[in-house]
Amino acid sequence: MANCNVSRSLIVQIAIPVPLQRLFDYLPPEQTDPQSIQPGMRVSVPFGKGLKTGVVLQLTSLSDSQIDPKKLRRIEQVVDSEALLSPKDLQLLKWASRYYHHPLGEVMATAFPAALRQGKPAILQRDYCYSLTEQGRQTIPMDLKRASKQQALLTLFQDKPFAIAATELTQHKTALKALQDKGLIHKTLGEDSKLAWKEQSAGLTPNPEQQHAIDSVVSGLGQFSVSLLQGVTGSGKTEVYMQIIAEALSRGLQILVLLPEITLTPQLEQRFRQRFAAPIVCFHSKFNDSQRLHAWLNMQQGHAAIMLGTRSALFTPLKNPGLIILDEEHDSSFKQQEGFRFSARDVAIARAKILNVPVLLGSATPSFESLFNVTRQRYQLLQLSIRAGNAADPVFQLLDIRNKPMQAGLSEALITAIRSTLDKGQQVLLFLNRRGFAPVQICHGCGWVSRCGRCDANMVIHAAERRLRCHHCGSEQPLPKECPACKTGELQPLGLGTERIEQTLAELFPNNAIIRLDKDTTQRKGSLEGYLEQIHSGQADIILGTQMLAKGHHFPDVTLVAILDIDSGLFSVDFHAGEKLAQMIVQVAGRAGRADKRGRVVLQTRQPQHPLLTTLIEKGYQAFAEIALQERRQAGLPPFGYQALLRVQGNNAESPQQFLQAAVSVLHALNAGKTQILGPVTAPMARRAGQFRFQLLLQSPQRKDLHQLLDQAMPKISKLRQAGKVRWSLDVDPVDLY
DNA sequence: AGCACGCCGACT
DNA sequence: GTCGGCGTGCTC
Repeated sequence: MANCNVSRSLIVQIAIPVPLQRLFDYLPPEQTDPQSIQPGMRVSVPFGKGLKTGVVLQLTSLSDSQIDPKKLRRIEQVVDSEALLSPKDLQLLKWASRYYHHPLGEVMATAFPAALRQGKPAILQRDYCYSLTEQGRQTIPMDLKRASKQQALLTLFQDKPFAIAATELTQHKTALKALQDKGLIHKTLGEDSKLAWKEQSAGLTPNPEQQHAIDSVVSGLGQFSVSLLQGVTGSGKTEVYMQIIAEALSRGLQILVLLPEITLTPQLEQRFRQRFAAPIVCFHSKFNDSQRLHAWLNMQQGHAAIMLGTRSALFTPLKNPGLIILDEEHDSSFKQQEGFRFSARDVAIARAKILNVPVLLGSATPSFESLFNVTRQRYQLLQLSIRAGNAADPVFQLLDIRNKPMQAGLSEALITAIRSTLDKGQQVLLFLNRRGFAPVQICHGCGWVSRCGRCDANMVIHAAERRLRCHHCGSEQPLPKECPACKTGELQPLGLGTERIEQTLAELFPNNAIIRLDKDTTQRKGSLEGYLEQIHSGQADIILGTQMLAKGHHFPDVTLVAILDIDSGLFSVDFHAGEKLAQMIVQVAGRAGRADKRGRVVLQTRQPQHPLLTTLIEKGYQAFAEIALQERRQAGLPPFGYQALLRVQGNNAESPQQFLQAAVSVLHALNAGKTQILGPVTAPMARRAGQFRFQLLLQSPQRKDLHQLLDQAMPKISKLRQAGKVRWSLDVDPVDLY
């Protein structure tokens, strides 16, 4: 009876996905034993007018509630019979909510796939599997005459010692049916989980560097550590990952692998599937809601061994956590750029600490922050310097184009170099980080330019579609035939984009095949894969493209890489620009060459003496990073200082400024003098998509001082009267100041 | 974020 | 006389 009274006075604190930095108290449902409600379960609760799905954080006694008991409403339904998030998962999410000053309910929501966010049941549809029958084991694939698809599939089954999940066989539907009808394979249920996880095919023999990296991480399994694996292109980073994963798998541990770009996931997935006899799931934006739910639950329940995913996969619960790998750790796509602006790299490290597992960060061009953490002995540096087959590093050349005649951005020296490379039957890769035909259209008569009406930016000419397009807000219009201002002047393209370069290259090299890879040519699903296939099979001579060339794909037959316009990257206001540019140069350079064909990298510049370029090229990435870090130390910039950026936008220029003024007053009143309050200033792009944008930068030499100030100020700032009229957000550890 | 309530312009 | 504009205020 006494117990019953205690139960009756319990209230449940729930995180609800609304932009409010607080929890909501509810009474337990009438018919339910409150003891059965556990933190980490989802509940459906009446909220305002409707129902919302929230997550139970804790149960407390009624007397602890700050809320008038008359206002308390009752939980409508407890959705889960068991907690979906463990206490450690909840601990991480609470930490992230505090650190990023983002509402806990919304942070929780990012931890769930959409289906669970919407309150759908957490029921895992177990995979059907297929495996060989005795007859299937004894059939020789060649005997299946005139059925090459069936031959291939039977071979696939015979190569694997275990059942194959139906979800992995979707491309083989008809052959599958045929083999089943012939009695060579049969359907089984969830057989995969009964098999021990292990390596299926042996890896390569590691060189001493690789062995050291493997041993170092493997010996640390079961405890927290951060290792930075710095490996140049072709140094076998993935092989090191796989050997470490193999060891973790053999101990029954799960591995979370985070990647920056989904375009890289299929390659890695394929290699992993060939290598490991263990269930692998993927989690990224190309997967639909039910696929993501399936992958998430398989990890949460311990059926899957490896998850390959992007940033959003970071919070997936792990039944038996063993290791977190974050590949291409320098990539800025690990930082979420809207809403809950977390850094997947930093949160992965916080998560590993809570879970007591190692984190492995990999990159050929580590972030300066991570390199600094190596010197502070927070991370262990594991270097891979030997390229496969002892391939030589590419040779860099600064090509001075001052006063040189240019043909659509190509100097004569470069054209000659391209020609002689093509003559040798080798491929050329040209990099220009600007898509479209030309970045702006100008009137030769009156000076009118194709300005975007909603942004402080110009509209880009897309010649093939005959349209002007703003790359910042997406607005577009047909390419004007006459000048909208003077009606008489001649309209001309100004500047260069990949589309224009492609045209010029086609004129210069009419007998060579050119492939352009940018957002415009690869938007259609599978088109990128198609182009990559063409490149690898030697059907392309010149590869031209943007950013996406710098990521992952290696082109062994490319021996000449040219970066057409390096100068525009040299004069940015953002202190990260040098780091990003150096990473881009090294990454693009890494696409080229192999053992028998040394790569050459040409940088066209009007700044051949620029210290950024000369240091990078003469002394290398590491030396460049050291110098840049010295400069940041002197300026108190990250990682020697800690920043937070308060961003605001509004329909007019006044409301955002009034909000920031009020925020400055709050901050000044609370600042113990340890934190610099810089601004308010207009954002680097003062207007975007019709919104007026301003920002306020906070910087402190000590992380704790900055966060102490934020802890005190943010509750007040979010309650400011002026906050209602604008859209604002706080970006802790901002990576790009736009 | 939603979704209410709440006071001032052009419409059946 | 109403329908509806989006300004402010609340959500356990």
